[in-house]
Amino acid sequence: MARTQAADYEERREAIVEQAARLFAKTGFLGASVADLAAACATSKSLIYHYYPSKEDILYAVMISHLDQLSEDVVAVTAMPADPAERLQTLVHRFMQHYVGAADRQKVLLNELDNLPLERRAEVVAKQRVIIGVVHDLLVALKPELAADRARARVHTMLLFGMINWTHTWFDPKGAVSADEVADVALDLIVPGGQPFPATPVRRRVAKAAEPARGLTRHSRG
Amino acid sequence: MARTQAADYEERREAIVEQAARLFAKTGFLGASVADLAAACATSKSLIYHYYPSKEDILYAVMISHLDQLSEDVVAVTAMPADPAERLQTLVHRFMQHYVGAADRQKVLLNELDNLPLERRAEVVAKQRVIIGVVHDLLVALKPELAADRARARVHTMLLFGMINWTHTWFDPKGAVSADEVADVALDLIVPGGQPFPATPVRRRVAKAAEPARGLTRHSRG
DNA sequence: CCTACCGATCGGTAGG
DNA sequence: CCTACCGATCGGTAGG
Repeated sequence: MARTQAADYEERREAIVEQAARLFAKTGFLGASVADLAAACATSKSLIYHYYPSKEDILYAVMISHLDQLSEDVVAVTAMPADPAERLQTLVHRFMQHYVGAADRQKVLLNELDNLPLERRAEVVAKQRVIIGVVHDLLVALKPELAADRARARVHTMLLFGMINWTHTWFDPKGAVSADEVADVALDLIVPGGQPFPATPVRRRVAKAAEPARGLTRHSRG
Repeated sequence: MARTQAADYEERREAIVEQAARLFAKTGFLGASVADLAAACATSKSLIYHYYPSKEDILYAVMISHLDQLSEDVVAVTAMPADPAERLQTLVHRFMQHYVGAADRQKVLLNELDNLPLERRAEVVAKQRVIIGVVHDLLVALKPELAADRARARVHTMLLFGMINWTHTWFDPKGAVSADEVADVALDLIVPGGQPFPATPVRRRVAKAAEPARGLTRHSRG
């Protein structure tokens, strides 16, 4: 009997990636075996290899799926009719939301890059570079003193990423401080005096009354 | 002929740790075999096991040796007859120096903690906590608004560690920006307005002309 | 989609 | 009789 692709093919692939992210985050890419992954998915090793040609392909899927989410945020922010301050705020808040919502994938992305084959590693690094570049340009726009000093601008950019990327080692979403609050603190440190939203006060709130005080949700979807 | 412990016993142990740090940083604790380590040390696997009872003991030695260096800095700074601003500056600069000078160990400490047995992991975490606590207290002393808000103080502390710890992913000691300059930028972000040294300026440059513009080197040793 | 296996390599230990 | 150190190989398990 001829079989076409299972109707839930994509769902199964995604389920494998989800479990892989959990396992790889917990015991590392090398520490988690394909047999472990199969067990976590309540199937066989062979089934895993039906959906992905190799363990490394699964690692790649974990990383790229996460990175694509972050890239979507970057595209959305690039399209925003807003000033740099508001763009940077939106971006950092969205990043923190994804870091928390996909903490396993974030940890895997940060810790297991060396286990990717060279070509795919380069692809991941290229995507990261685009994201870093956008943040870099926003910082330069916001801090005029950085425009004249590229090296210093890069340091500021990477220190900002350090602040938010490092959260995966200590931040507890169930703790007293929210991801948005952490984002606000990081933003205030990197761009002192920037207000919690909207960024350029002057007079823009005229027609828009009753927005959420520290709004961010505005960009969530609808 | 009777043999006592080799005269260079400690040197050999340290050489193993040094090579292990290099290998574990490059391919990960699980990715590097004891055979690889033996080859890197130009000896046999059995020799490795003569000096360390297990692979995990070597990982522990890599981490603790590095952490002890950082703890020494903390003790030294605690004994300094200086104000909090100068203490924090000294500490952050020394940390960055060690991160660069022992980049392999730093990377292993940050990435391979999960591969330590529970008891020793707890020991490492306890040492880290002491270091974090000292930085936390210095920040609270420097930023009065944090004294009333413990949660916020913790966020500031961890964001500072994020800035400097994350440098292992991007900082190039041969690049245009020095480790001391990165430390200065991080310090200026976390404690705005703090001067590059000495911390309490008022009038101290009187007798010292012609210093480097963005000086920092002053603290390197002499 | 499973059981049965493979070539290789793992961390650790044997005798001498 | 001790410790230092070697070549060889153990029982299990890895990805495929």
